[in-house]
Amino acid sequence: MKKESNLNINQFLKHISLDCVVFGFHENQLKVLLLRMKKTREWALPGGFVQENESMEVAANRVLKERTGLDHIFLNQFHVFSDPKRSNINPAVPDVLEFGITFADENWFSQRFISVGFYALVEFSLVQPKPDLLSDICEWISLDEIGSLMMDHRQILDKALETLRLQLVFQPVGYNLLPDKFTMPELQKLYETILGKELDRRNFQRKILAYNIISKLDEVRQGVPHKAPSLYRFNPENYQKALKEGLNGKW
Amino acid sequence: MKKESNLNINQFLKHISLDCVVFGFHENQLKVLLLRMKKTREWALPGGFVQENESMEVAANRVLKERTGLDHIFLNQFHVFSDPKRSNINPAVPDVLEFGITFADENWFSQRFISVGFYALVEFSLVQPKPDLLSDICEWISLDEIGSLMMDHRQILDKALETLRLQLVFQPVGYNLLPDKFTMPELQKLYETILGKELDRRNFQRKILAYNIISKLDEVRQGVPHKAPSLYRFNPENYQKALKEGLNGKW
DNA sequence: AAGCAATGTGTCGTATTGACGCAATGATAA
DNA sequence: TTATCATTGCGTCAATACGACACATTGCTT
Repeated sequence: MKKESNLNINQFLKHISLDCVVFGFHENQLKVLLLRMKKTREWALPGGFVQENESMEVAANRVLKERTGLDHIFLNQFHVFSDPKRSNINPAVPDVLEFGITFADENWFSQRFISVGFYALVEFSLVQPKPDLLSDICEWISLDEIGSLMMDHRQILDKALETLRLQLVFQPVGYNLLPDKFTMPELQKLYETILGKELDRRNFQRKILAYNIISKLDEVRQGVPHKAPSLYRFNPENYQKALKEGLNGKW
Repeated sequence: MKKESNLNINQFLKHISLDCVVFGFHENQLKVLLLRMKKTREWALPGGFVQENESMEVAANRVLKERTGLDHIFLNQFHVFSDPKRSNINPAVPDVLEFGITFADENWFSQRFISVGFYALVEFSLVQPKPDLLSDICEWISLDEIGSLMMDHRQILDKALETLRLQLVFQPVGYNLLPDKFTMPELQKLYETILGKELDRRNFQRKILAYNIISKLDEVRQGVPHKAPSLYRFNPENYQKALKEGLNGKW
């Protein structure tokens, strides 16, 4: 029996990988879960490979469970990255093999990979970040503090954000990113952060309420300066309905 | 040197395939390019595999060039189909190997494939359908005449159509599906066919014209019963601009 | 107790949308 | 030749959605 830290690459399909852009929202900032590679010290997206009996979605869920401790994460595939040179951008990758990993095939990481990009929306506070075998740090990084990433991961991140922005136009967002109870300004800030532009406070409220996906509670947020804002909660049924049938407005 | 009909599978990446849903529009009907498999007589989407030095997009273009004779086809990837059982749905697939094809690895078709779905929009009249090594017929089939397809190709087709429908809401469609000159009723019929519902003739014209993506010509369509409709032409610059920046309306 | 920053609620003019009317055209049939 | 009629071209109107903005309210801060 192998050590748990061993990566038995024989069980994985060759040439195929997946990378996850995990979005969280905290302190009015959009954050992405990143790993720092042990050797090269470059930051990278959490990713992994596909086992013989897994679909891409199941594999992505497994990878995210390992990195965040969470199950049943909101997850969408958004693009396939298949530039034949994408695996060669960083020749240091194979070097990472040194770090306590036993490989049946030493060339595993030097093969060409076609990677399926997923984006995930998770509630920040629930995540317990765990590095993988090749990384020493796994943590949330604010979107505007992210510089260059390993290989083509920056492109993957940008494409994920672009996709999320488009989704926002005809699908509600927030149920997976905010805590159970939240205020209108918090929800608005989330939308503004994703869209990258400011929205009118009053028009935003009117539009969101018109969708009937959130319900106002008889509580206000305590311990905040100035007037206490009301708390809201997503209406699960209407939210799921809106996810399927789509909204109509533009932002 | 091998015969041209040979398929040298050594040059392809294992486990990875692509399938194309090629849409065309003819006689007011949306059509899809399908192949009929020699042995099983099932209909299937044109597809192929990825060479060592190709991106998925380049591979898809190569496959489509082989099936249609066309280059520079409008092409979008829309989903990855990775159910581990998807390759096993039709156990007859490997039998097709009998038909004059030499394989270095006889098990090529029995391996598991993860397939990237592409949809293509092409001008019907420009296509010269050519069967591939495993099929005897390659032809356009009207959308409403398509029954069950090989493996999960029906799901792939449905997903492509769903994607195309969503795209229609915020991107113009037609430049790749209609001939250079077309009439307003023809364009409307295309939209109605893709959306699967009827649109008001007058409101459609108003909305399409508001996008500034088509220009009215000083010609009318000849040889048609009743009043001769005006001809229009897409404005390439505005069309490309609308493709990138997106429209806003809903249908 | 006054100041003030943020929230809650409403208004107004414009643009968009869906539903529909009607005249003009031109091939078809009497 | 002339009447018919399906189809096209061009418009109206009411309902709604949207962006910009005003104003009162709340409750912490000083």
